[in-house]
Amino acid sequence: MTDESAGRRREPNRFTHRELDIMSVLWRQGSGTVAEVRDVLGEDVGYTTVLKMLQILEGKNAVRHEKEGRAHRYYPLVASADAGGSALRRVMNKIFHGSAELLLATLVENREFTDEEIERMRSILDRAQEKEEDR
Amino acid sequence: MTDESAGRRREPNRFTHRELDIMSVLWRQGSGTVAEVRDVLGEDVGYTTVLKMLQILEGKNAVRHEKEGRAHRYYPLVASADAGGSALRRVMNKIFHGSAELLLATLVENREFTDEEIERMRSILDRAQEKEEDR
DNA sequence: ATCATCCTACGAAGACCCTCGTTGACATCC
DNA sequence: GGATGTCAACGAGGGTCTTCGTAGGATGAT
Repeated sequence: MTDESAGRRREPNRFTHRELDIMSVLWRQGSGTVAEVRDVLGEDVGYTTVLKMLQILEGKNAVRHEKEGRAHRYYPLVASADAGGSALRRVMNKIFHGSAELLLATLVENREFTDEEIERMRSILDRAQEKEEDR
Repeated sequence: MTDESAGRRREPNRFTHRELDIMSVLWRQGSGTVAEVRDVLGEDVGYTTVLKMLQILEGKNAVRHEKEGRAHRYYPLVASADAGGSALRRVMNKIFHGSAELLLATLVENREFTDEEIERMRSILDRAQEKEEDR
């Protein structure tokens, strides 16, 4: 076995379960203190746990903080689109054999969409096609 | 802390990193022995590691095996579409604020598609819409 | 028979993940 | 001043994940 496979190496923008819970709050709200994040997460996670996770995320350069009174306010450094892109690529490659169509089909099977939603999704495809024709 | 948050509870069809690597091979190939799976994964993962992971997956009812000569041949029990649905839901909710449109937009930004692919994706949306009109 | 090879089985080691308890700093209220 | 509340920091504990070493069985070649 090689050295690098022994110590698990983490690809960029990949988050653990709890980390993702917390990043999700920061993405939604734009920023948050420990108490704010914890409020959103619900009371079943301890205060110091949230603090610790934010410190860990800071160590990974996924968030930064500024002083705000006595507290720290945390801001995401990783964009949700970047994390989402990585996650989607992984899901697409590992589960859907690299097929975006299979992925989309599963997505629409799993949820009902309104006409408006489908219309907007269609126009997303239109734009992608136009962009391609420009080249 | 509640009992359930202490022992991480695993929702159905969720796989760890390595587990997903292995399931991915079985989904692609339909089945595999330890040696076959390992060949696809590359030599940087040990033989006994793959065996162990398959045994763990069997314990979780994600795969089953049949005897084949002296070896075991493993078959997936969980469908990739099921695992994919769970994964997509999670990504959509945690990263894309529950918005399938945002997810789709990120997907098409991250990769170039041919006209044919886009056309097929469009028809997936068409079918979803028809199904909805039937109701 | 002996050896090499291929297989499963099992257990332990070490990293990682997530949790919280405790401490000490600072502010506010009485 | 003392009690109370909020905060960051740190460390430890216990679970999970992934890895492999070793043992033991079966098969086939020499």
